[in-house]
Amino acid sequence: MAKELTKRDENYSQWYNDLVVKADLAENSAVRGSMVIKPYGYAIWEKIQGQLDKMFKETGHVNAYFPLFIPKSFFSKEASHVEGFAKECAIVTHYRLINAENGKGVVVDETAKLEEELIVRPTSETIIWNSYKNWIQSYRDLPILINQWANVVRWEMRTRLFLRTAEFLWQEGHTAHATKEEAQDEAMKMLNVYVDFVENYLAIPSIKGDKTENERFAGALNTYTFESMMQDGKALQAGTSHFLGQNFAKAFDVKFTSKEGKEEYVWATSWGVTTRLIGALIMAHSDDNGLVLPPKIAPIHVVIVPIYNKEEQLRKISEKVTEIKRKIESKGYTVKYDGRDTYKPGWKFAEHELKGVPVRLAIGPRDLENGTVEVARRDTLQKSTHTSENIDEVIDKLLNEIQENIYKKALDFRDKNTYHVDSWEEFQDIMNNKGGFVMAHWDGTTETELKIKEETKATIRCIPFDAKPETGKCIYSGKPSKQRVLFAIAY
RNA sequence: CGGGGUAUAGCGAAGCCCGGUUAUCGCGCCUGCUUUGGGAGCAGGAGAUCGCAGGUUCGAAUCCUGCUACCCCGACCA
Repeated sequence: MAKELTKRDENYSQWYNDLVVKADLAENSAVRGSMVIKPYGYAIWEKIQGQLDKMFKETGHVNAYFPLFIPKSFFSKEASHVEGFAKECAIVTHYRLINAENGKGVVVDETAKLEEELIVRPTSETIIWNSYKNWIQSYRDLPILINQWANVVRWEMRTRLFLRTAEFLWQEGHTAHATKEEAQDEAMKMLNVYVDFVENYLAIPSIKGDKTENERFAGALNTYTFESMMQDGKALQAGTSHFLGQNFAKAFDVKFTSKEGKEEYVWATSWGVTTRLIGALIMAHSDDNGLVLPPKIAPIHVVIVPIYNKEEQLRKISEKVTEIKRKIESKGYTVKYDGRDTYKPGWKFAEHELKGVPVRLAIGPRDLENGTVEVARRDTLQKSTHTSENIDEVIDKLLNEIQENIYKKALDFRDKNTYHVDSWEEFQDIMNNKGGFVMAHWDGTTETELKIKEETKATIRCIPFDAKPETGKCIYSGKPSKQRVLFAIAY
């Protein structure tokens, strides 16, 4: 089973497509733009879910579930929201099939037409706020801090596994607050939860900031984002957090009586991350040998491969492995013993490298004699030999080191490919030839933003929170600017 | 949704232009033996309504029409 990957520098996007399929993460399904997430890919999603869910609960949120179908009329209640999603909605119009007259298959029963069409949710603000209307009367009912894990459908024209599919999995938090400040704090808090997760678990450095008005979520007053650099220098936005103001409260007439006895509209936020995070994970760290998974998100931390040529040897090795496996598992790691007799060691090595297992142990007759284990790390592909005595401690230390190293490597890469640019010529050169992040001055107008996009394909990924105030001239128009913003070509 | 390309066994391809035996090759799969510290070797075997639906023809993988899916480029987007 020779699984040849396209090399990154030959064709980056082909490399990505190959990797997703060959590492057994996902594949295309019969319906255009929709994917099957295979067990190994789903295991990664479960790790992501598990950790995020914990973090949401630690910050006071609870889970609930709202319906997949949204009455069409709900959508039109918030003007900019409809406008943003109208072009990519799947619509349910009928509820029954009948046998075709020509006897071939089934057809839609035209008499079974819905009174009001249903929209398959592209996001759930409207259906949720329709419920919140009934749940909120008093300031005592606030805040509502709800999250849901769900699938959503956005009928995209051009799709790619994990990065953009017609149906995808995500979580969407929807909160309701009594005051503007509280809602703004919530949106910021959840952005920070995301960034904490992405940096410390996925080992992907990111830049936090505001979206420009042009890039804002349909219906939001403010959208906070975090942007990460992929190995081809493009930016990937893996999640956003929105301050929705009172837009949805007004659209759905959600009012509450304040402590002072005044009737007021509720303040809202929403925030989400998707299976796209898996795409980010792949593109941020993996190499020409396959996936490189940070230990904190890898479904399997350690794989053990026996090397033997007689049944008797395998039996002895297996005994030793059982002991080692228990030891490492006692440190809280997932260990897989690949004792399959149907594949050779070299084949297994390649396979587990392709799947990004952070650490591989090999034990053969020589090790048995010497009381040692061969330890190979996936991130650097380095091998070393250790006594099996304290292998659990060695592995524990190594996995932490790998986690750090992967992050550091990604951070170094981003730093090397981030430029402070003050001339339009240089800006164009970087966008057309090198790729990467460009920190440049911008005059703050949508007009300039769109022109830059038209000429270079680069967009303003965010207005970074930590940018130093610095007077300068807009890279395009030459008009005055107070700080640099982050430009990049994005996924 | 616009332009271009592709679809032949589980995977990757040849054959198609110029229609004519039983559709070819590599990998994988199955069986047996030998192997096992970086994707094993030999021998035998199974596996294909040639993407789907029509049409032309004595005859279609091959020619024509329609549809579907995938890939690349654009517009849109998490």
